[in-house]
Amino acid sequence: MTTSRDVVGQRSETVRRANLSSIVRELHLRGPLSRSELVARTGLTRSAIRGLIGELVAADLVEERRSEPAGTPGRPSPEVRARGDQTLALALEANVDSLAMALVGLGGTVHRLERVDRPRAHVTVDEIADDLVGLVRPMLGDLRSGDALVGIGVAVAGVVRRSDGIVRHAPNLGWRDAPLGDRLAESLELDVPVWLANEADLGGLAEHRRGAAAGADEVVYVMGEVGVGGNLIAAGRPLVGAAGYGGEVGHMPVNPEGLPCGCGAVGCWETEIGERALLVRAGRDPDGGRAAVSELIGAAGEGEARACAALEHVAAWLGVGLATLINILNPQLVVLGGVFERIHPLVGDAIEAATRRRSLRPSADLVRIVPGQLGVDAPIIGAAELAFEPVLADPAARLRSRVPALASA
Amino acid sequence: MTTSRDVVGQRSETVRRANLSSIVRELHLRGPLSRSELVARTGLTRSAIRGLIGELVAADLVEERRSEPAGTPGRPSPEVRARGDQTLALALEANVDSLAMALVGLGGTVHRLERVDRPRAHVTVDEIADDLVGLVRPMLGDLRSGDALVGIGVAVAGVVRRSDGIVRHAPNLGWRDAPLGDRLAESLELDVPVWLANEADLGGLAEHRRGAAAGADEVVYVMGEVGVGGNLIAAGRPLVGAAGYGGEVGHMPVNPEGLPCGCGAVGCWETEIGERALLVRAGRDPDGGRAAVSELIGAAGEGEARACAALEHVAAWLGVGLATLINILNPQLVVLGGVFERIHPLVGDAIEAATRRRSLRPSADLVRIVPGQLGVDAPIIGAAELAFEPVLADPAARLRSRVPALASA
DNA sequence: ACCATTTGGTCAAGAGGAGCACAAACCCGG
DNA sequence: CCGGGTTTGTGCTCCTCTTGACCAAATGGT
Repeated sequence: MTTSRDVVGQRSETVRRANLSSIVRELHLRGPLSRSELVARTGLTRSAIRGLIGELVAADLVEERRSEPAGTPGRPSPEVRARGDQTLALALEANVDSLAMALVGLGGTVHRLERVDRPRAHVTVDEIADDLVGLVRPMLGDLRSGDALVGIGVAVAGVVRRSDGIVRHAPNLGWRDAPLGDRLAESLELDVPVWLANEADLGGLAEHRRGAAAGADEVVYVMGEVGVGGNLIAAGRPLVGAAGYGGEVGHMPVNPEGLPCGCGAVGCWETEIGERALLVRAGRDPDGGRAAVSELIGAAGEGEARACAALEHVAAWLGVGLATLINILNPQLVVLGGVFERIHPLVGDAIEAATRRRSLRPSADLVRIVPGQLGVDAPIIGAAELAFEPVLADPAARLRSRVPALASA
Repeated sequence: MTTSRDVVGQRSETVRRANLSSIVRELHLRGPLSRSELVARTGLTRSAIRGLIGELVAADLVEERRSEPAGTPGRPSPEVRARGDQTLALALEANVDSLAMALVGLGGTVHRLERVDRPRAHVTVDEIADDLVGLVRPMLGDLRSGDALVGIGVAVAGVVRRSDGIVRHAPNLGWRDAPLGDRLAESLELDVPVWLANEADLGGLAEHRRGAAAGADEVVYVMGEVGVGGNLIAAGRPLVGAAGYGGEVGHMPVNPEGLPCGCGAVGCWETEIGERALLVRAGRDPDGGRAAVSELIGAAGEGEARACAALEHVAAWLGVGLATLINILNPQLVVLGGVFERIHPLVGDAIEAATRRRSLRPSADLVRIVPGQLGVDAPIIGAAELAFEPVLADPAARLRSRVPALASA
């Protein structure tokens, strides 16, 4: 049982770590800033900022450049930027429809992103791991000596135990307690930590950091893929729950008169708004996958009655569940990802109306419902963020335990 | 719109504040500790603890006493305890059935607690404020010079905006935008801050700090009074939401085929498990209040069929809503307060069964459902905690701005 | 060219915890 | 009752990290 954390005494180094962390985080999330802007943002003195940046430059995490003349009087302040060319995260995604790999630099630059389709079939962990490694290998050769890979983040379409990188349950991949993390770590031999998380959690993380929810502290993110997943952000932090299953909104009961769900219950949200429900209701092949959904959305755009009706149904039930979440959590923003992001242009108003009809006035007045901005790549971008997290939390740790640099593999 | 907080640079004083805070918090929550236990708990050195405690003793927040010989070898470590005799919080409660006042010492000792019944009628803010002040006055005379009152916490049966102490909406008191906080501050003339919050939020806070949920970081608290309220605790902190309306679970839609609710929607949780629903279903006077509920529970205990059926109904629907919350939040503990606490001995098993039937396996396996431990006084105890919070967060602030002590009023 | 303005560089000062040596207070055994 | 073992308080210096003051550098405006 998770009892309340042991009190931990603070010391001077704690302060240093926190200050280094907030500088790197700021540069990573908001992009390059001048030294004087950092002074303003943090409230620290110029001397302190100087010292901190010096340490970060020595660690090759940031670099300073002469800034363009700004037209204002006074000595120009050099621009500080994250060394996205040098400090890298490898992001992977094991989705139902596709596998993907991305190489992302500190600061968020996506150096490379490759996605390959895959058939919707159950395969072993080993096969998926091999395919992912195959996707990564050619890229590894291009890494220059001196490039520092800080970690590997993996987005998985399933329930993941983060502590040990085991996929507890991934019905659409056919896995149960699959050790994907260890498997990837062994095959890649990169000697950096591998972090796994659920694709919806990471999609939400990505939208929160670099997408539609940037800057918002109270966010409900709901993503429609084969299943329905979500990430609830409260006070700026994802709600993980006692065992990491927080935010699993797909199996919220919404319709007692509804259909049986794969989870054993009846009337789960997923049975009303999931991809399968959408396709069936529109008279499409329920196993048609992403292609069928695209076709459906196209048809609805051209006014096909059945397609439109299916979307309206999803919109209405999306509203029911969102109202519940809004009443409970009082978010400022709802971000729709995956399929919901794609259908938003067509039925955004219907979703909005259905939601407002059922949510409490004071909460509903405040909230905005918006589509995500990152599309299908949200989860893999979130995976990169996951891999960067330890560096952001304690940038000096890298300086302390500096590895000789990544060989050309 | 609440954007993510500005990065704030840390300095040495931040460390001091954090360390002072964790010591006072530890003593406040866990009771007296020896100096060496504090060393172990915080990980700080003996020297550091010594300095910190010295500062707290100077501020009259804690005191040291020779401890009883413990039978172990080694120099005995003095016992450090919060000065609950000296540092006080005043807690008030404006409930539908009663008004209450409590004087609570740092560390949680309840020096005095008085509750008076009140008829269920709409009255003005001024009347309630006057009644509360009348309850407090006699006690003020007994305060010794030197006693330090740190704040006033008020639990209100309604939706409260914490920032300015305005009761936005309290249907059962008949208020809308009532400035109870200001009104109390004026009448009491105590020159300390007045903090208002919702009774369910404070009930949850109290159970989390000193009741059934002590030590748990992921908690769902649901309280049945006239309405149904709740407090969701994630990562050890109450989930407040963007405007402070987080945790308002009473109007979660659970039954699309259900009854219309006062809020305008249909099938809110409250319409199935609220006090009124319980009484009506048991064939009692829906406006019978606390007395009618007590009678009902008594009757059910003796096996009256109708009373039992009503309780079973509540238990079943309690399960539906709890399952939703459990699936979404993955708590380790569900605490039932108010009426639900009282009916737990009778229908605890039914609640448990109904909940488990509908919640996802991995989340359900972990969670325990327990009744609260603080009974009707949970909210007022939470109100005292609310008033103490600023002192716990920054104990040194009191030292810096020391007031001459409270006169005999 | 000169001045106001803004910012970087340097260094001493202040805050605060760590670490160490020593003393104090307890238990126990003879 | 006395000495050894053990644990903890006390007092001191050292180390880390930020602040603040002073001066130099770089830019725009007149």
